[in-house]
Amino acid sequence: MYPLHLTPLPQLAGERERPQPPQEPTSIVLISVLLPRPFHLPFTYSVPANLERGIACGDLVIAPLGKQRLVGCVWSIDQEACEAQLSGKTPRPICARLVGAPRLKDPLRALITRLAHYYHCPLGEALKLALPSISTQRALTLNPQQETLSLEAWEERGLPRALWEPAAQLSHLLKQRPLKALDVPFSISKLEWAALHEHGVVCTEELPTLSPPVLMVRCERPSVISAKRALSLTARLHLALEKALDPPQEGVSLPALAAQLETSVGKLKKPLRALIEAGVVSVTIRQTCGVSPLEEVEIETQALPTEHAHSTFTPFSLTQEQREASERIMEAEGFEAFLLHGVTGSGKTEVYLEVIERALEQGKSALVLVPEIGLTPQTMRRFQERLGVEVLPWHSALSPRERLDVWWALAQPHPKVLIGARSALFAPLSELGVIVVDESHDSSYKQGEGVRYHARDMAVLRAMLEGCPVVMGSATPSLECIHNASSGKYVHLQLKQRPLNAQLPDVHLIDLKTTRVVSDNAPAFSLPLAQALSACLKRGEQSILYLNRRGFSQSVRCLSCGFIFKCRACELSLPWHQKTGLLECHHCEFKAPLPQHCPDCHQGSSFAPIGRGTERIEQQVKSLFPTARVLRLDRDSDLNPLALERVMREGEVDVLIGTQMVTKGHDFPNVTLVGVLDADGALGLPDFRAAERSYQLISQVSGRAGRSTQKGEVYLQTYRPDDELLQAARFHDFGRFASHEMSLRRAVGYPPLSFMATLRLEGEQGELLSLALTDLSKALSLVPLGVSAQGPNLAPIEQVRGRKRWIAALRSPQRPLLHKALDQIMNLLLKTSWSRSLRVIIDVDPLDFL
DNA sequence: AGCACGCCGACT
DNA sequence: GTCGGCGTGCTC
Repeated sequence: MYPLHLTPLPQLAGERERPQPPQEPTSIVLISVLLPRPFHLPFTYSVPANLERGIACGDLVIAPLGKQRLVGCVWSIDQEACEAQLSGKTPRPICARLVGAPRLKDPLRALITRLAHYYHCPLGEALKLALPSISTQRALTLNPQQETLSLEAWEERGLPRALWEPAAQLSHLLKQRPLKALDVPFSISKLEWAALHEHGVVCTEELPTLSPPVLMVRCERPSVISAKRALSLTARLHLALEKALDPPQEGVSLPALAAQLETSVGKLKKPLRALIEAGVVSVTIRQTCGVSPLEEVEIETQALPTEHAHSTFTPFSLTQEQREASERIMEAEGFEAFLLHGVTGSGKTEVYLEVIERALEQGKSALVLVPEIGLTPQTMRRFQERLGVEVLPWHSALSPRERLDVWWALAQPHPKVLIGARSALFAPLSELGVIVVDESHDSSYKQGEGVRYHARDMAVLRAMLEGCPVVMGSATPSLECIHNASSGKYVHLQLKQRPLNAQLPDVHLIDLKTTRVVSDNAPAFSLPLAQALSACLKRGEQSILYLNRRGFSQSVRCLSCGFIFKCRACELSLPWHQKTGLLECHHCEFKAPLPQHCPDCHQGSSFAPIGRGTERIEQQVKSLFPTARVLRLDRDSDLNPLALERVMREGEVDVLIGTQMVTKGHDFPNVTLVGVLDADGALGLPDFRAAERSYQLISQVSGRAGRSTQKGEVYLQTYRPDDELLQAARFHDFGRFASHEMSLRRAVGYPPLSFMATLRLEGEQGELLSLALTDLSKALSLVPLGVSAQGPNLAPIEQVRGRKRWIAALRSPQRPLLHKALDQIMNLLLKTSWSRSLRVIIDVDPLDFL
């Protein structure tokens, strides 16, 4: 009998960390492991001899921390550095290595390090972004002291004689791996369990579960399968196992085996079982993954996506512009950043596909980032059909199980395409050929909590570290991108035409100051908009009405005293929702029915809604056009946003009313009218980016009109028709808007002409908060020359959930200075007495100041 | 972040 | 008299 090992990951070209043939450092005893916890440094562990072979930086391991078991990443194998890090303590041994799992290679680890520095977060916090969320399960383990306990010792400790036998069996089992209590193959009563715990025979621990676990395959005897059956999967499996004897490796995961044999995990089950039953191989599960018996593995891994769609693509003729753009991108040797600036409907996706296809041809993978909302099944299908390779999804709607399946699949070496939201950027894909950031201006790329990274910027960084091109597409690029393009950091590529010569819609500005409202029943509609809507309905075409406020009304007013309802915890107007009949705060969880009497004057019992939300618009449309089929889409509607596409395309809806959700990425050919009910909506906020956001939104929603043969029309209702922003929107002149806005920013020295960071402090009003504010002010006053500090001031949204919000801003024309200032401030604040109870949240390159 | 250890209020 | 609050401090 000799051990048979399979290499779970065939060697990849360019992989420097694991040389081939493996030249093992003579003996690795210490490694430093970064754990997904808010530590600034990795910890040092020892490596048991059986796990030592081939261990390398980037490997994932399970390491003990206190009584927890965590999945961490090997960060260094430099013996002296590890020893130094240990500062005299005795290292604990790691529990296991995750063989056949994805590894975090050089570029990805470098990305994590750079990200942690840039956003001033602990290194371990940054690592979290690149590890799948791992649940833990309670499992039985061997008592650590039990190794030394003999029968006599149990006797001495007074373990009842009747339990000696079960105790011996349990110890034997648990020595191999932890078990769930239910999986113990013999029955033990509750009382007996208690006794076993009490006498220290077993303990329970929370262990990470990360199936599929790794299989250790041992060849019990050499091949006995005759040549004539060589084509059967069983035989091929056996040969594959045998072949892998040399060079010896640690183990193999089911998905890796499946990939090697070009089959699915499900189909591998039977032959594997046959080999086991024939006694040719034995399979055991290594204790890498906590608890997961073989049976579970087999069931769970069936879901692995291994069936590849076949390309049904028929060559599509690119426009001249598209061809030039994609060719320019494909010329890139190594890293280069491209801004693909194309009007809505100009076919940016075709360019992405072209470039990705090239990457795949070269045996490399592609990473495609889309805004959260854009990840429709249609997007997936389009990529799948065209590219004919494995296209894997990565977004928040995946269940933990699905996510883990995709994650394991990433470890397989063949080229693949990963399409996902923000967090997909940290996927352990290797051999990246291109990164695409679609709708790169979208603010959902900026993480709003935790580590507040911007996925667009980190995508550029990752591309740089991977040495591949990155393509940022948008119809309305952020001013940051425009700035980088004009300074030569990004290559500016433009698509000015829609293919098939589809025309951009006519944009009408409706001046609400001078234009009559259509009727008292529908005060949200100006006459021209109502007429256009009517005409559109008559033509049997669809329309979209956009308003960025959900609910029925912005608030409610008491008719006898004028009191306006506000949320007590947030001090903001309290919208009323028709659907629930409740006042609902949009900043906290507060919900309450309208009271009988006014809480202020205690007299009034009649109330009137003030301001409009989507529900109210819906009501008004229905009163204007009783026969129209109206659909409202916002966070409150029952409709799954993913079903929207179908409902619209099948013509079940005449008028679609909605918030942001209706503006993004959809392509509804029959929509010819778009109405923006309040084009000034976003401008009231005290935010230097309000105009930029507004233009993006208007351009985005306007782009929904007239995407096929019929020309579209857009109506923007506004009180300030002469505003530069709306004038530019009217002529689809992004350049005009951008240069106007850029000159405004330049005048006041705001980004992109300077760099910013904010520091937020939030807490219940009291002595502690006052003290913290004083300390923060003090720290801000010591900021180095070349950095200007502002605040701390009460945030525009003064309080949420009863907690006051304070915000300070740093600004500097030089990035290094800004970071220096941040480091300095954080070092000062770290020493304060309140640093544990009140946290200061750093936001580098903030998108808002609310 | 977890988790333990440790010191003060309302309960069987 | 104990259960349990969360205030500090540590985790290789």
